[in-house]
Amino acid sequence: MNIGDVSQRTGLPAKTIRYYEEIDLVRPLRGENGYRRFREHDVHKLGFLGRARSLGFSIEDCRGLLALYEDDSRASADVRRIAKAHLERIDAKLARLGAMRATLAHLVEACAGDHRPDCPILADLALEEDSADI
Amino acid sequence: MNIGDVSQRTGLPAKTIRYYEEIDLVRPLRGENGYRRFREHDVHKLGFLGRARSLGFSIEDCRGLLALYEDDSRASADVRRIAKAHLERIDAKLARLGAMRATLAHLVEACAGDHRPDCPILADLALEEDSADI
DNA sequence: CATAAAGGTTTCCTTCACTGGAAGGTCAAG
DNA sequence: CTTGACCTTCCAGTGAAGGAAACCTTTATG
Repeated sequence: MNIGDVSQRTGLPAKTIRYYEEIDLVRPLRGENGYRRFREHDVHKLGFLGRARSLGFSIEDCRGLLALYEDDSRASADVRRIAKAHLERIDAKLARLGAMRATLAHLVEACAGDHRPDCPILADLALEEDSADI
Repeated sequence: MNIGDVSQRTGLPAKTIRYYEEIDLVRPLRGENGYRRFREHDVHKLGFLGRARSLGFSIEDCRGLLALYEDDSRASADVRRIAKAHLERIDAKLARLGAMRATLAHLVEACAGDHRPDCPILADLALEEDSADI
């Protein structure tokens, strides 16, 4: 299978697939013409990668998950540990993003949004400690 | 004021301040020794930048907000537009992240996390369309 | 007065996970 | 033969800095 077909089947851009080969996540064969030749195995691995990436796992996480996936004697605890650590990162990110959202929503609401220059959003960003407390 | 003092007062790393100078967000003077010399004005601006960045505004958003901040004849509607667009980006990110979290939490819960190799997390990532639907 | 530490300067390289483009080889159809 | 789709490699760039190297200036100490 050529890279175009694999791209279509996995939904990953060809560029990304070449990149994944470059960093040794996948090792397609090569045809006589120099084209990459992918086996089912490779396509399957790329699908796995795409799904793990779409869950936000880093490339290095993915490398670990793939290794575990291909290790029949793995302990599910190892996989769970990676996933839980990732879950905690997601939760931390959600908390930060939620706090941002709250502050920003509050400011946007407080801003008249008309032709006048008075703007609580800018006032807040310009805050000096002597004019503090919201 | 030297960069170290500014760094301490704003909480921004010196590296970041140099970077902000490089991309023309701030223009400190230079002393005879070549050191950057920051005025109160610059410190104020850097504080503004730090607060805007901590709300997740992109550098380019910050550039726009700074320009509006320094424009006495601005319309608050312009600021509000930038902030609302950012709020929408945050909401989109929150939605994506929340979906990720839900999927991942579900998988982590389903995984025994013991010495055995069976792992629903890997099983899900390895999904082929014929074994689909969770 | 000499020296050492602390803090400043520059430039270049690295990160993360791609993405885009240029220049060129290969293949199937008309 | 030509066109166009597909493939190849290589180079550069993204955002927002972080790190290291090599050097200069100021300040504190013996």
